[in-house]
Amino acid sequence: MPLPQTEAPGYLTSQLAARGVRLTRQRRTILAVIETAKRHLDASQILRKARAVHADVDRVTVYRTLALLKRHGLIDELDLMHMEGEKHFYERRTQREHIHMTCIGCGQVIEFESRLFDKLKKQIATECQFHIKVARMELGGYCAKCRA
Amino acid sequence: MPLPQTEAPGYLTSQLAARGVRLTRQRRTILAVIETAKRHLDASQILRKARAVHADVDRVTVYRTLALLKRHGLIDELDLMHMEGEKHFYERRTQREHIHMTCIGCGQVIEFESRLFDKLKKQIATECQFHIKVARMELGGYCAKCRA
DNA sequence: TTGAAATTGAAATTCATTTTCAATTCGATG
DNA sequence: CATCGAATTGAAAATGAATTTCAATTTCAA
Repeated sequence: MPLPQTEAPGYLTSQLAARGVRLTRQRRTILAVIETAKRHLDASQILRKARAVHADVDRVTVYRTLALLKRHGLIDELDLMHMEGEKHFYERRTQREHIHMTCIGCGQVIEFESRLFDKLKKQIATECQFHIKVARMELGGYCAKCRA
Repeated sequence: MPLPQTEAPGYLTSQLAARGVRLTRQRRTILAVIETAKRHLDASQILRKARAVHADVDRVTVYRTLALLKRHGLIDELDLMHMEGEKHFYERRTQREHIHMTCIGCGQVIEFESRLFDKLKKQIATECQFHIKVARMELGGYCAKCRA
């Protein structure tokens, strides 16, 4: 009879391990939540989902783990045009940065990748001599379904 | 002997007047501060500057006036990558949207206009059928002086 | 002039996030 | 295996920005 298994390490977990970061049970739980999220989650949603797995995860630990991941460049923090309060949303950092569109009508978030976006960042880097660490492009407006 | 003059109405003031918005002394004061700002100001900076003119302007009125201007699309709200807390910064909405770069080293904010940026927004509007109301592109990184 | 609607300020409240600090856990070393 | 110091944790308190509440005041149109 197999013992309850620790979650198989995903990308975030192995990245942190590789950097010599201590992997506590709480951190593993939070990382798993972020790994498997299908939408952009805010801190309290991450807390709720983490607690469903291990009830003893604290809100502070969620915030601290998010800060850790940000520091290591493994997640991106989004504002999504502050559609509902000032909270932040999080997503795994992907190979290619993308644009987030939030619909004022239905609240859905659409993601979009564009060569033009990459090109624009290159232009800025060159023309402004600016060494980009994070690029965030967020739009507010109406999606196809909600437009008047 | 001329009476102390009410500030000459600027763009924001006349825009609001044209829309039938009541122009109180407090609002005029706050608008004048935003009109004449040389940098991006946050709410408490706007309050401080407004109070230097009329001591009886309240913090709440600043927030309410900012919300009013946002609602009328006359100002833009910026996060500037949350370099110092979660406060927002404000600027008059200009004819042409531009990009904001915040230097992680010295904190300076650089503005940049780009045809590529305009083109990218058009691409999004067309390809995603998304009717853009606000576009915000903010970058964090190192300016020419601060880069390693 | 009058009365309804808009605006205001002051205090209290909300909400997300951060700090503090004592207790616990981890993991390298003896 | 024991131990010691550093890292991590949780619970409570604190912070900081922004918002709500509500009574008093101002404004404007009739």
